[in-house]
Amino acid sequence: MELTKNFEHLNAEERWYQHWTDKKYFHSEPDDREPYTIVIPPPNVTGVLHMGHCLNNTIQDILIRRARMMGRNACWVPGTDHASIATEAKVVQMLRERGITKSSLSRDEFLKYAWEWKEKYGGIILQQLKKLGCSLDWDRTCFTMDPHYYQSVIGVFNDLYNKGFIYRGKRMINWDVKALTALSDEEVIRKQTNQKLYFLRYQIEGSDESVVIATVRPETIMGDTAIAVHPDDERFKKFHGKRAIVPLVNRSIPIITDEYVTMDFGTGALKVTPAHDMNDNQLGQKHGLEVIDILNDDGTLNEVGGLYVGMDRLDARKKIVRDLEEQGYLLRMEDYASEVGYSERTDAVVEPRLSMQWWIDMKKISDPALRAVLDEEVKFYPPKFRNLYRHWMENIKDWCISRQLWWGQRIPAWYDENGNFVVALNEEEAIRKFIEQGNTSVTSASIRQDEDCLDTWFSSWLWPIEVFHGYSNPDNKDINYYYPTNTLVTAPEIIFFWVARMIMAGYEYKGAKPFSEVYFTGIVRDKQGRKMSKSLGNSPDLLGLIDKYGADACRFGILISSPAGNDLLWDESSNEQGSFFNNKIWNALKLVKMWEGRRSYETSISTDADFAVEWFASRLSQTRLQMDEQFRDFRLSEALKTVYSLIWDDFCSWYLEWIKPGYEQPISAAVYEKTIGFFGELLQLLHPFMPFITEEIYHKLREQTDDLTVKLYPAITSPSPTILAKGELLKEVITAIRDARNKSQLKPKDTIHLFILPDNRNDYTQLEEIICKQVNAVELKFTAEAVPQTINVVVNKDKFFLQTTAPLDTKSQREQLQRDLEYQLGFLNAVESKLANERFVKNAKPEIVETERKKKSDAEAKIQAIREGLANI
RNA sequence: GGGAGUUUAGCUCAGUUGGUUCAGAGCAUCUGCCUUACAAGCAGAGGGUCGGCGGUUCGAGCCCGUCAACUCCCACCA
Repeated sequence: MELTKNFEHLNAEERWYQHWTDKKYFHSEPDDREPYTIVIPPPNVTGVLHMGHCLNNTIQDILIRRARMMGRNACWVPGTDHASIATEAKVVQMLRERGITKSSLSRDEFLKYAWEWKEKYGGIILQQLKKLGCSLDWDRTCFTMDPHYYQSVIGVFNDLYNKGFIYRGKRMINWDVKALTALSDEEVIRKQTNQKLYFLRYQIEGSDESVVIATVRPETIMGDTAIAVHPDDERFKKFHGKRAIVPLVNRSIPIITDEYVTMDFGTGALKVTPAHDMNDNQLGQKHGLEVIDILNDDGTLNEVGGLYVGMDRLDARKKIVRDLEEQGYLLRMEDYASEVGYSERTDAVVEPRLSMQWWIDMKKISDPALRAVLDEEVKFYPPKFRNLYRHWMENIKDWCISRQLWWGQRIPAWYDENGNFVVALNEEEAIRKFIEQGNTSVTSASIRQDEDCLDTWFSSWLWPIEVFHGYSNPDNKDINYYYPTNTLVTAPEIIFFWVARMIMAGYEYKGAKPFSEVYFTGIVRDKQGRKMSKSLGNSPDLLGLIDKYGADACRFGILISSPAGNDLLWDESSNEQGSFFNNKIWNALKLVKMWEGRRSYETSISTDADFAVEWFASRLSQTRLQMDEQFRDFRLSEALKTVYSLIWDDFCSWYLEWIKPGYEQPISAAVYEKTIGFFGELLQLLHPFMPFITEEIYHKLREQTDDLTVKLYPAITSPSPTILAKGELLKEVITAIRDARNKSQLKPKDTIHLFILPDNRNDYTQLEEIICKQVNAVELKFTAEAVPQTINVVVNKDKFFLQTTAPLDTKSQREQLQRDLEYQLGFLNAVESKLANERFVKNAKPEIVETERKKKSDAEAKIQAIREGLANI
């Protein structure tokens, strides 16, 4: 078989993904095996694959592939989220480009366009996941607006309403003036923003005196309904019970006292605008103040205020400041930085606003979900997120679930002519309920359904249940088998949006947790530690990277720079490292295949390779045990490093060199077979991380009837400590001799004669040929005494003499040995003083004392060996 | 304002109940090699007062206290 110079990822990736899906390897059906289930965090249907997805889905695929190869029935469910605000915004934009405004369309017309858009562009991201190699069960692809899913969301709304957990109420909400919808608290991002604090003078009614207040929002003065001061504030006691005149609008408002006011901030007096500020609203309620709403939905000022009508609030601010100044009401301005709320989706400055919305009383359903995490029934990795979760859950607030959008599940509430409403599963049921309530005259035409949609997260919280139709078709075979799922892999940013709520929904609707473990990934940042974002332009084109380096290299690159539980600083060079690794494995394949035609069945062939085989078998087992632990703790990046080093260092740099036959020499067929076997096992270990190249090479190694993707891991045999120790000694000896050669300026081609004066000659049985080969020695002899005129090397208690024709640099040798000697003497000194310390000997555990004694005798032996070496020079 | 986390080599991080020389890995750097798998490589090397100070202990990177710097989350100071 002719092998290409390098691994050609483009061809291999497409070919193998097709093969795997043709074979239905990723499809799962319930059977006798233990399931291992992951539901994908559904990306927005509008989404395009970015680095965050790459990290997140690579991790999930690693877990799923490994579980599959460990004999579990692995099921990874794909799907997308309808993402109401984001998608609706995209559709509106598309319509605008075609010259259509949303307001000119009926709801049904708009939805028709939205579905068209979804069918055409939605789900591109799922195709992109295939490029990454993700082994998702495509037959189970789910969408949060699929009919069964939609119905379940409506059902859950009805159920929670009937239980009294959902209510409708006029309360302060966060209003997105761009998307024209209410937002939940979680959808508001607070950002430190530079503002100005304006000091405004309000005339006291019927007096020459005035009171000065500080505000950042002068444009809302038309909505003022009071001025508040602290009751104990001496400066304002003379104004208690009086009234003030709002500048420009000349309206009279009361001066109230409340301990909420901070005396030493601003002027100690503040204007109260109950319609446009959360706190002012509370004050207003407490003191029975009027509410004057001066804003339109889109953030422009309305007629109620009477001034600046139709102007955007932020423009109006500039204008009113000038007017106030001209008329002498503005005393001064100060720079002031404070937090301003922005919409997560549209980045518009959010307006606090009084509005009629639908709410969930979260305290009613959060309890089991809090306990589950505290009791570790649901485990968080890393565990630090438990605290965060707990804090949020213990202070949980009601959830505003209505959104003034069309794209999403429409709120199943119907209103009659009088404004009474019922919540029902559908219109017929609504009519029936009205009739039951005594309104017998209702008809389909006389009632209207609520115009609003539900928050997207009100559907995503059912994800682990409804992807298996667990709500719409309870007790079906799938939900009973796959639920609770095993691992959720997600970003910490959505712990409240999604993770917490899924746990609540799990207990509410399945009476059980939705998953056993949550693995929180870090945030992908660039090399300077900045978050990747479109606006910074530091977000690389992932598909371009996959084309350039291959999916395996991209998976390698993102994971290798991803310490467990931390953010990761990603740089393109890590993908390069991944493709170098590809190349290394490919070259190992080329080497091994070269030997295929040189197999010899004669038993006379050497034998030192037998040690190498034994050693590598042990090393492989040892590493597998280590990787098991790393996987158990979700230390995936370390697991990758472990297998990387096993392949590169132990297999390629040591093992293959040890068994490598001389130029055009035969290789023992038995050793060859073993080597192919090892190679296969290594590929298998690496496969969850880098699926394509491993599958490709597995099939090139020899004729295979099976595929690596579904090949079960063999049982782990226990490694031999003796063999491993001998291997370590061998490496140490080789490295020390090579170092001595380097330091003596021997060229790689210069040969040496090697003499060994061992402490125990048995340590070196079966190693002689390997040592000669590795240090370019033409012969190796054991000796009982020092060999003169040689380079001296000491490893542990053994001495080595390198005889060469090159001139000896005795000075540097002597210096080297001298340094070693000093180090050993210092060490011995430390050990001896420890042992001389009675309290140490008395208090330390006996085995610790014992190892100290051993260290002492070892050090003494080494010192003697070095001294003899020095004497020999 | 409250809470959590981080601080170890030039960079990014390991270091699991305190105990072998425990001060590590990868990348970067330096030296020597175009050796017939691989220069996208091979063989070596150098590099750190474990943030500061104090304490507990026979023994501290690890435990305790304190200070400093940075990061994140939550919160209504206009």
